[in-house]
Amino acid sequence: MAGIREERRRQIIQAAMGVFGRKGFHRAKIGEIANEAEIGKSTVYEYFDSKKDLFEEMIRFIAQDYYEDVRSALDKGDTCRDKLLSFARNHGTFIKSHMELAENTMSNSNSVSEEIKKEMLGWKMKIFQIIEDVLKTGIDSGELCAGIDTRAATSIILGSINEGYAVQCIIDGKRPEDADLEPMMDLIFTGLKGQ
Amino acid sequence: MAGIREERRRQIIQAAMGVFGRKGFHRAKIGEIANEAEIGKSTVYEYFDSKKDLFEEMIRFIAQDYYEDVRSALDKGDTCRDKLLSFARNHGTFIKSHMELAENTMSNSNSVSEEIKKEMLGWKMKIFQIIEDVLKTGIDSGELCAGIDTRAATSIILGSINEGYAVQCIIDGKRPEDADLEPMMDLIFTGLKGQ
Amino acid sequence: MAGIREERRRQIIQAAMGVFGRKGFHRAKIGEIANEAEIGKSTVYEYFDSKKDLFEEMIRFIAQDYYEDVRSALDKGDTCRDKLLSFARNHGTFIKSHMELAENTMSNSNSVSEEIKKEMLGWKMKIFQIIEDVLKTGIDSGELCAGIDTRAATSIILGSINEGYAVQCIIDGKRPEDADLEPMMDLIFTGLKGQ
Amino acid sequence: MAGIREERRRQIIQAAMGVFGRKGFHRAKIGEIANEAEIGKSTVYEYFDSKKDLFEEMIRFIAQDYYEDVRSALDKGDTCRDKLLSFARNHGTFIKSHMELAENTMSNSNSVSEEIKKEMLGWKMKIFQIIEDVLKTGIDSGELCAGIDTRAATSIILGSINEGYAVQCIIDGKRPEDADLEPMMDLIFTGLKGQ
DNA sequence: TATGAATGAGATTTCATTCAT
DNA sequence: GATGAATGAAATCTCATTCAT
Repeated sequence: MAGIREERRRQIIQAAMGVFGRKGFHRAKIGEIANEAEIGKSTVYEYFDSKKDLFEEMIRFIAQDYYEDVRSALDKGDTCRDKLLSFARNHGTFIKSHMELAENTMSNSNSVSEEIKKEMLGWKMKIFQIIEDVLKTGIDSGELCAGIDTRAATSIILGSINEGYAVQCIIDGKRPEDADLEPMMDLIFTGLKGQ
Repeated sequence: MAGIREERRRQIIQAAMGVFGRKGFHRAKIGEIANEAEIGKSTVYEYFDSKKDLFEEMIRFIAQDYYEDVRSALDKGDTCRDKLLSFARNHGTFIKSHMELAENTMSNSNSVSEEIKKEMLGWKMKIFQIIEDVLKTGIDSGELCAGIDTRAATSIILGSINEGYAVQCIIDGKRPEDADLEPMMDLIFTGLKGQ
Repeated sequence: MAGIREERRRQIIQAAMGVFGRKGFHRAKIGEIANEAEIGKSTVYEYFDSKKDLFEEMIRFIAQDYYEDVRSALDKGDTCRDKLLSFARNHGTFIKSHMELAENTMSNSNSVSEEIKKEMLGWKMKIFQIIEDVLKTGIDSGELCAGIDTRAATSIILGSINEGYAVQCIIDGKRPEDADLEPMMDLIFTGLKGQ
Repeated sequence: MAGIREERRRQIIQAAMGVFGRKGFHRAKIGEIANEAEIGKSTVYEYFDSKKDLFEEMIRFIAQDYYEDVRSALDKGDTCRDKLLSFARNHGTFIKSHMELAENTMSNSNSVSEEIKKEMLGWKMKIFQIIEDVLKTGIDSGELCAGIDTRAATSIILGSINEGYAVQCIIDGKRPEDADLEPMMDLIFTGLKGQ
């Protein structure tokens, strides 16, 4: 079946995640990706048009994956608070492994086309929306204070999670899965519940 | 005197900020920096050992600058809230122009030595500390609730500011100086004041 | 029977004529030829040893074809003059479509083996000979002046036809079949008929 | 003075003439040209943007050179006949060394831009014009018959010279400078003088 | 000190050809 | 016999860095 081609693509993307993740776009070498995928260098070009193409496909793959993880993470909590904690934890375990890299590599570089930049922005907005929706549900259920600015609140949550991980992992040297964001979330919730 | 040498260094670093800012580390070309500084390409090497060296010196320059701006921004407020708003605004105007680039370029790349990475981490911790101190002062003065986890709170503040700018600038297309973080800060403060 | 094999060869050579014609030897890709022949890329290698081999076989095919066309073109005229005009026209219609390409590609390139170069030279000499024979017949029949240097005359005829087509097609933008070589031939004949 | 840069360009173009001449565009390697010019490979790129660029500049150089040679060759004869013989000889000595190669490489290839193709056509037309002018002068002076079609005559002359060299050099194995085109020219002139 | 010129090391990409089914 | 898949070898071009003036 056609699965073999798809299988190979996956295999190359896996390798790419490793190498791009470690080196960033420019320092990553196609040869190394091929090695990691245990195929010949030129075989990569049978599946992807160029280094840039491979990179962008990888980003798409990761984004898609992340998005689905987020959705299922949110299903794991009942209350608004639980959902967000679950989201935070998920962000820690799964994402830290590569999403950030992707964001970083992308931010200021023409390595990636405008097209994919927009696409990524779309994913980011989707996530933002999902979280904002969770908050709205929290308001409806009375868990959160009615008057809050949900947009601002969402920014606080997303930003805090990022920063929280950064502080605990980079400064304190914890592994993402060991980071504890509960105190931070509690503090945020105190505000969201209103005085 | 040595001032002329120092002057030239500054000149080159200025140019470097422009080019590295626009292109990122790898796509920036020494030749372009030299052009922008209006000197010959090889002259750059009279002042800096290598591209990496120039890059790191530039980072140091920016970090130092940023740090001082933060200090003076904090002096501009009386209450804890004012100080943090001032800090946020400062982050917006000044930093957005290049700090982020620097962080991005640095995050996942061996372009920069471990040494400078640690140095940067040091700067980051200093900023973190300053903000945490502001919060502690706020607690002492009774502006903020006594029992709060100041570390978590600092993460929330720093993270939220970043995210807030990202959302308003990238998604909404505002210019950094036009972003309004006050609603967000208010929300955070509600939590910090305790229930 | 072996006819099917022969059929396939022909089919591939047809495709090769198209692609080599459009792109020249080096820029032509086996893959494209295979596409044009509507077969798999590696199938080409079942019929030809290599790109070079395919190219040479194609040249042979064309040369053979051309030679036969020339022979029959010459039969279409009675007088020496008619024969040569017919030859010229034939050169225009048929050959211009690919012979020139072949000559070009061959001229300064080790893409083709010495062997085929000699072979091609052989064809060229055959054509030369045929034309010279036509002239000799013309002399015998009294149509042409007795004393002329038939070798020089043949060069003039062949060269003029080439140049004539070049000028009219490339500079004037005519299609080969619309080029009119009669005035030129008349002028040549005036010389060949002697003063 | 700036002559050093110009000098180097010349030096590289000389080498390019050798290598492109021997191998043709595609098989020629920049490295080999650099070797022949006794400089580093990348130095070539300090003077020319790309292989194609170098090739085209070389062509321009040759064309210019050729054109000037033709002009001075024509000055060496008094009668129309002498001028053309001189032209023919010049074509033999000088041109055969590379012009043809250039033409060949150019003919069917996107190796060269449309721009240069047009430029070359321009040179070709200039030469054509010059020869046609010579003929017209011949008519005016009574050396040639008044009624002849000078355009056709020019085609005959240019084509014959080419073919004449081809036959004598390739088939007979003569060196260009030993080829004798006089009989051929005489034959042509017989026609041009009219009966 | 300042710099134009030179270059070596390396990276991406192409494609003819082989292999395995 | 036919072919999709895989690849190795090669070639262009880039650029940080050094050299010589």
